[in-house]
Amino acid sequence: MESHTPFSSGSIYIVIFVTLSTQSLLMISKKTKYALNALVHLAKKFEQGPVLISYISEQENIPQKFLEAILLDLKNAGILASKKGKGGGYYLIKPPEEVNVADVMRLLDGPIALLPCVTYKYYERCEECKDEETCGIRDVFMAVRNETVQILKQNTLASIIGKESVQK
Amino acid sequence: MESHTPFSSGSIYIVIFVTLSTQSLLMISKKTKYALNALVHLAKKFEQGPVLISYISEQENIPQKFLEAILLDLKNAGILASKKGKGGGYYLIKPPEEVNVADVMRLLDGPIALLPCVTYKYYERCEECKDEETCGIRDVFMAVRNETVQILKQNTLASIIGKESVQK
DNA sequence: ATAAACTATACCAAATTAGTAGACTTTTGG
DNA sequence: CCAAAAGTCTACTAATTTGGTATAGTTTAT
Repeated sequence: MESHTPFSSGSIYIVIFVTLSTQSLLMISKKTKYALNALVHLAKKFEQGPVLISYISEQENIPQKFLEAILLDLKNAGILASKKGKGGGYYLIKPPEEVNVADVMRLLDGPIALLPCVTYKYYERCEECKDEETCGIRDVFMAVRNETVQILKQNTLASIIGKESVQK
Repeated sequence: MESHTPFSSGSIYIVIFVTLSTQSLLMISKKTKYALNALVHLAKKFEQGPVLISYISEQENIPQKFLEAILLDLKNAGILASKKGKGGGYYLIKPPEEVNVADVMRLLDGPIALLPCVTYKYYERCEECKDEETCGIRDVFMAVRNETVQILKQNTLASIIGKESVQK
């Protein structure tokens, strides 16, 4: 009798790898990630004239229509400017040293804090909290927020580009 | 002719204050917040027998059915245990010094990181990233993650209760 | 045995994200 | 001066997640 072990010749095995994308609650949005990539791209071409949306979209792997909305936000925030018509595009108007990650995140994802009661500009009381003054949980997340904002403020488009050139 | 200015007598004005709740993308879920409050509650009664779900729900302002699901998660994670029937309830089995905020957050909200490529246990490549080795953006968020996890690990139920007793 | 208490399963509504589609306006090179 | 290139505006949509609720059990102490 013929043996039919797995992997015997004559059989076809199909192996499927499933990668489940686990964008968790606490992570920054694609919008912010795209924005940072686009900004770094534009920072590398600072003062070299406008760059096409379609070109950034292609180079940075960002859906064009989505990118258009993002660049518009950044323009309205005074970080970028645009030129219409032939030969137009987007370009950075703030020096790369002056655009920090915290500002970009706040613009696109809102306040940087793990609890509404520890945000800087958009403070809001925690509904279920009984006494904020003595809330030990709040203290923990206040510490996290302070450290986080400090790091994100220190890092600008210029410093990001600086890090990229250092091979590890 | 009678004058009908606003605020003249005889009119009723209804003023509505709308508080829009701005739970932003980056914040922890209510689930985690509720879990922390419930755990602190139970930690204060460590080794004093089981506490009713309904009592915790009432005291901590947590919808009972939602709380039941949360406590079950914490039980399955080995932090709490329960006793059924009359005189039953939930109680902490790990000492309050051994339950830290990072573990609770990871359990209920998933990985603590602002980018999938800087998580510790659930690492995932950023799709749009071209070269992770030299990615300057990654470096920034790696630094944030490390600081955040360090702070959250340092803080336990015991240390939170300790902070609460200090009046500010 | 019975009622208190936890457990399991299955829904559901609202909000948010990550887009897409398409029409419109502005500008400039030829 | 006009046509095509390029940015802008408005509206829609599909999928996912959160924050629940409802109902029907099962277990256990008194």
